[in-house]
Amino acid sequence: MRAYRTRQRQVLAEWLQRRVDRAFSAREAAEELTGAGVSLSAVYRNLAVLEKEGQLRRVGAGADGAARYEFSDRERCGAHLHLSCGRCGRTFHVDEQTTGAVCRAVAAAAGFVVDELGTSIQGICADCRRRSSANVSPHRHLHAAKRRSNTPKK
Amino acid sequence: MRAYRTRQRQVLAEWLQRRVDRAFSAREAAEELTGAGVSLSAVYRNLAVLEKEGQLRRVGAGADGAARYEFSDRERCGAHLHLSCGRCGRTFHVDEQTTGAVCRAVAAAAGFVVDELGTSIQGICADCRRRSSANVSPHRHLHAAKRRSNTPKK
DNA sequence: ATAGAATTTGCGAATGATTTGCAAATCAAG
DNA sequence: CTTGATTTGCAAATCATTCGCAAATTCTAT
Repeated sequence: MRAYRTRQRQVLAEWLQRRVDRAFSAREAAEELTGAGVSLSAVYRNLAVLEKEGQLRRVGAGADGAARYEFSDRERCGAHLHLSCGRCGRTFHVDEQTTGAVCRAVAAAAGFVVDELGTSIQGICADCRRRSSANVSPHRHLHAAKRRSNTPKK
Repeated sequence: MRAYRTRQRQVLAEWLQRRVDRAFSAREAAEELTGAGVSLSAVYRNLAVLEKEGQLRRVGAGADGAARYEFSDRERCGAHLHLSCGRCGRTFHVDEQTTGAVCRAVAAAAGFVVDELGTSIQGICADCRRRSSANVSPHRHLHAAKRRSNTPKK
């Protein structure tokens, strides 16, 4: 089954390039693309195609239950881990050196081979952390070595 | 709203103890517990309760779209990362020292604070890797096999 | 123990996300 | 332009998960 180069597939692929830094849900993509004549089904079906082609990866569903996808080019993202900020939703790329260190550490401790393309580390990015410690939260401040940054409620 | 100690909650909690090493879906839990008089709704509702209590964590949905949960006691699992083997499905715990090293490396490289409770690193465990490299035969040998229920399709 | 209040359970219906069936529209080639 | 392969749109069908509500269970204070 050869893949045809259809208009809607093209549109989605291009949109993906403009969305490189932020994970998204099928619905989100569809909403932004219906104007360009891409139906919801087309979005779902093409997300699957692009995923199989390795142009994007499906990262576990968010709190709302909808699956989320994010840009991921095999050539560009094959050799490093991704970080996903639970606050702003942006995706960050860990440089290869650090990625290697992380994988090596885990391998040494548990003989476990990390699947870089399948893993997405959750947490809070530098910007969001700065932002939140700057204003919000009249209660706890920085200080403790242990914090409880649980899953963001939405 | 205080929590009542109900039979079905108790059953689920105990079952969780016997399931410490393997992630599961709501449906899976329900299937194994309907015999013990626990309805699907009860499973869902109690999974939510136990999650809030910190006895288990919800790890991103699997390929089938269903959310997966895994044992996670705050006292026991609050300070380290979990590894999830994509082959056998087991969950492994990274010792605190290594966990610290990993988090520190990521923090140093990107200023990103890892959410240990919300992250699950994917990969292949030592056992599975050994097993697969030991006999790479594309065909199956004798019919020596375990018969653990592992057929979700219906 | 017992009544009354607070919670939880079971069920089936309601939601929402994703998939699928199918005829019509597109696409790659000849 | 014609043909066969693929894809699209839509609506209907599937799932996972949540909700509503009356009945059942659990807790607390008699």
